[in-house]
Amino acid sequence: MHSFLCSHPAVSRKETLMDTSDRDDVRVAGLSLRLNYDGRGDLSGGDHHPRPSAGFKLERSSSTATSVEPYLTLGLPGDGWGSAKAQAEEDKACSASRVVGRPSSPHSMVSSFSGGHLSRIKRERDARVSDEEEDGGAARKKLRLTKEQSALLEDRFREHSSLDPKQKQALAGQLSLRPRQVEVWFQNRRARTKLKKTEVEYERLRKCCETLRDENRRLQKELQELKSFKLLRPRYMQLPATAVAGFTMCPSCSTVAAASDSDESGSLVVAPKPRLFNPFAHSASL
DNA sequence: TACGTCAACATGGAAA
DNA sequence: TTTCCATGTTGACGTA
Repeated sequence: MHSFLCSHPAVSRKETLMDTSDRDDVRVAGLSLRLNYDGRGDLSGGDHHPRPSAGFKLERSSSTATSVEPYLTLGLPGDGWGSAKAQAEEDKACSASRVVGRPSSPHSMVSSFSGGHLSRIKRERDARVSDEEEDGGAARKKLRLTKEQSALLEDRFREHSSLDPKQKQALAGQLSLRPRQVEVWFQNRRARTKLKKTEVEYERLRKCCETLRDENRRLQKELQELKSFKLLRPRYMQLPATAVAGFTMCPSCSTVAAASDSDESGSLVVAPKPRLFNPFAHSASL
């Protein structure tokens, strides 16, 4: 599903016009919008490569006189779709600006624009304009950092996982990169580190779980054995529990627990202390 | 060609 | 309001 936003003066406010999940025609604010959707499901790109994938044909509603141009073009192949520069000019000229939202994350479905949102978009667009100016306006190719660049970045990351603006500038100069690139690299690097950490932690917990399951099975088996033993030797079991080394009897509920043995959570442990393996207490060894 | 990696990006939230 | 960061996503590119 995609949300299309329109900021044309004819539309009283910036608003979500529609989603395209199941329709290609919509009538909004007296205007008839015909959506030419090519099925790629992508209207704007994170990267600044031309990505024309949809077009609007905005028609006058027969009953409504508006000053709207007959066509609202969201982008055509080769017209600089997604180009910040083109966007800037487009904004200047007009009018029927296209503001499209692509759901890049589950919570990012565009529904409205706050002031902060707009200023951010402007900032980012300006940043892209300056980037493209530096690149001579060429569509940006996938950058592959050299080994030397990566090594230096890694070194700096080991020292500090984040940079202050001065450090960023200096490092960017040193690497012949834009500060923005250094910033992005550090963001991605932090994300990778966190992901790795999460994976390690997941693996550790998985092993803990496995160990606990085994321990549980073993204890169940032991309990069964004790029960059958009780049936065979009832007199033995009539002894006071305190007489059994390492056990105390809870006076209120008669739960058998290890003497003064409770884990961090305060719960009772139904086994003599020396025999119970607590994987969490041994997590470092996993 | 499928798949993994990663630079670049979009977006929301927190802090100042 | 701005800045910074975390997080999720996209698409180029390398490789098996």
